[in-house]
Amino acid sequence: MPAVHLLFLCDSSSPRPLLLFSMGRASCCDKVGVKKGPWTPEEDQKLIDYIQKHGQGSWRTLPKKAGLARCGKSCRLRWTNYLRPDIKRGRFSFEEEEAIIQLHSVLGNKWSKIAACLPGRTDNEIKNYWKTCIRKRLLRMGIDPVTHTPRLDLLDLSSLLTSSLCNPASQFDFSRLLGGPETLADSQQLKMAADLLSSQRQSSNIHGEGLQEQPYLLASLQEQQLQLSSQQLSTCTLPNEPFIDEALLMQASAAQFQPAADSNRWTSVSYQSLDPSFAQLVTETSNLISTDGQGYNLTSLLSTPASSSLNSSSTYTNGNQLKYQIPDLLGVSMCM
DNA sequence: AACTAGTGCAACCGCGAAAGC
DNA sequence: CGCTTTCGCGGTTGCACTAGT
Repeated sequence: MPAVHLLFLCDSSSPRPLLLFSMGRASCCDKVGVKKGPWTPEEDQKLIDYIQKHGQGSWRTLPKKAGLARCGKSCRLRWTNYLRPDIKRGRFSFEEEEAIIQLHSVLGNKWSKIAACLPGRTDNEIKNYWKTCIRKRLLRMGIDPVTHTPRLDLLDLSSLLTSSLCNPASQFDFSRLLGGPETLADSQQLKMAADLLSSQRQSSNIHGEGLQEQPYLLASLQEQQLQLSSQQLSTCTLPNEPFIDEALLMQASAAQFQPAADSNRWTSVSYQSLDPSFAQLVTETSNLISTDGQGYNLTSLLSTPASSSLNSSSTYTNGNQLKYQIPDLLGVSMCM
């Protein structure tokens, strides 16, 4: 193995002899003779044998001692993500998936911290699973996977389209999108959602779980409403209906629900334009979920773990206007 | 059967923090 | 105290596999 010899010679000749001609900082794996790419079973065995004999650590010197033409970093990664004996393989269970979503809503992309709460799972595995599965599903459910925010813009858009397209007498008016006083959500659908909320709460009680343990209920409601809306749309006939630019609708709708930046520390969400039944639905949901004395935004509230105590910070002001004043996540310090 | 797009996952990369000297 | 080295994390890439056309 001439490449390995070269590595050893270079390694011993000077403290830093292995930097190549590339600009900037050279990767440890750019060194001549250091193998990259997939690990062979022989390499795996060498690494396992060495660590079983000498334990892990000293990753920089480990490859040399173990007879591997790899950089220490690569060895550590291979061990922690694949060869470690306590690694759990196979599909994530429902409970693990729930835990990942809950933890992510609080910790964000702190994969190592999330992994620490899931024995046998690696940060890399969780990260990959999040990106390939959970993230996509949340998006389908109408949840922003970054903020865990139920996407009210989608909810509103569907209602708007439904009411506008299914009611031939109504004229589509963009001014309504931009802050008009009329309600935008279809009250009949919201009543159905409220009914569904009620029935879900009953069924969850049967299973000994409160609503606060079903953090994505609201999003689920949205999803069901979207499906309902699309069904209604499909049964509508639209003679002479003007073409509607969906992107424009989205833009306008999203703009309307842009949270007001009252200050750097507090997030204020106004539901001024929403149907009172929806405001009540949100209040009902939020009242069941706590802030635990710490700073959470509304969406975090919706996904706050059940261990938190009950203490809603929502208040009604000016009739239908519902305001939330909840510290944003910048103020949260979690001790896991 | 061949090609393409989508998906899942192992591995790499670059950066910052911690540790050592 | 400052410099260097090591370690660990989060983001990204690349490849193998699969499903669809």
